[in-house]
Amino acid sequence: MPKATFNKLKAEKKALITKAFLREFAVKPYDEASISEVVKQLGIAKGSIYQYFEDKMDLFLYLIEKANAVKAAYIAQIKRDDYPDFWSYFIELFKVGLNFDAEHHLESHFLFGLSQNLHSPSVKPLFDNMMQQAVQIFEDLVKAEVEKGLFRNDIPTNIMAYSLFHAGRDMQEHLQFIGLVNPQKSIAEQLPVYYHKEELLMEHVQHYINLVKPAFNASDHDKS
Amino acid sequence: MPKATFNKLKAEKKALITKAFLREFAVKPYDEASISEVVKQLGIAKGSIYQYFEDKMDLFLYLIEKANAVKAAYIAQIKRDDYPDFWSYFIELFKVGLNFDAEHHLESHFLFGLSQNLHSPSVKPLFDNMMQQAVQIFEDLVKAEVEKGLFRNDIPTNIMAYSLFHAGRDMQEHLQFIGLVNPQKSIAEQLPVYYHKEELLMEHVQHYINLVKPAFNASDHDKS
DNA sequence: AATTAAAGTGACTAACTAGTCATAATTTAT
DNA sequence: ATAAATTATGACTAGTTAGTCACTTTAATT
Repeated sequence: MPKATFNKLKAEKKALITKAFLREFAVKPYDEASISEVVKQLGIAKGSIYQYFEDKMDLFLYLIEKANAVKAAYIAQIKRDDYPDFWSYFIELFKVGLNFDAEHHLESHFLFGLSQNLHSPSVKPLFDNMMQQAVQIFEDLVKAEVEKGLFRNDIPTNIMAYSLFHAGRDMQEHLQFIGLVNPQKSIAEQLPVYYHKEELLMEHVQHYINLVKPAFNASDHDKS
Repeated sequence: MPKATFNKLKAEKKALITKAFLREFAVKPYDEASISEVVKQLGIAKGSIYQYFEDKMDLFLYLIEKANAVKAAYIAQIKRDDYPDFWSYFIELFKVGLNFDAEHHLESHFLFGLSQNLHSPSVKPLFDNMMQQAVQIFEDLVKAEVEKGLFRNDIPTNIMAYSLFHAGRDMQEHLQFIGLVNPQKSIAEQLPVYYHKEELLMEHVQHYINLVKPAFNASDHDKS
């Protein structure tokens, strides 16, 4: 966590610093992100950063926490129980994700870019941990569906969870893959990841869900 | 491609150098891989490397080509037409993959590790290209299945291809995720990625295929 | 044996980086 | 207004790297 000095800073300055680093870490993987460059942009001394944070990792963890907190508030807006089936809930998750993206594009870009760090040696342990948690959440979701008899029960839940988790990521990556969203460009233009591409994303998501739905839904392949 | 000097080298020396760099690039992403360290290990001068290769990227491309060629020979052993359905072919792909892994563990580790490079700035363009090709191959496979009436035809083929491509990757990553294979460890021990884990992989693959099969197979969700 | 050609070398350059710390500037408390 | 506490600074350290090049060693040819 940041040092006391950072928290005592004027909210304005705090925000400027946070923003600048969110941008840097959104665009480059951890090991490539340069503190030296950001302080140059900000016009402050490099030493100041080390008055605010223990080290580069401390700063990085702060950014993750910050961005995650903002997104979590959006995710928390919806509850599985308010939807008749998992897939309508899943779609709604993407919709609130779009709201988050539109209203906090920097945090959105940063979280989007986080996956680019998956294999950087310095952050590997950290990310393994985050992944474990994320997949655990999906496993809990899957288990609940299985118990309701809505998901099939002839496949290990951890496999279903992992597959579902990646399906969610794939949908977003695919749009980037075919060049319909371009994070590097949109962050430079200070625009949300999905700016003017919202319907495209939702169409895409719908296709993906149509595709994978039969893999998860209980039907004739139940063994119970 | 390597300079003439490299090809004129004794096969033994050539192999030693190739091996050492395969190991380095298998363990670290491109930007972290250190030529300086490898030459130290090899006990040769750094300048020699630049007598063999234009630059770091030239060396890297050589390794990719080399490893890919070895693996391609395995993949080419089997043909879709020799199997009644796509999934038995898909499973067989993993089986020859295991042979490749057992008989060329260094190349296997290297190719396994390639995905860790996906987002390194210096190799991004290169990888985007490789991905395009890989997904294209999957799209051709998917299209053929759709035409045969074996895969459903109500989902864009590029979405099916992308999803299938990632399913293949996920299966391998999942075993790493739950700690049942450990590339870092097995490369240090000079053992194949799936050494003594062959049955585990195949079991896992079978589960995954059981899961995703209904998503792709033509059945009641056809619109034709 | 002498000459030519090829291969090997390692100190060096230029460019970076994260992090430090004695000092200076500023703000707060007395 | 003075003293004390806090915050800001940037030159500096120690480390890294890819790539170069004048030079030496080894091999091949005449």
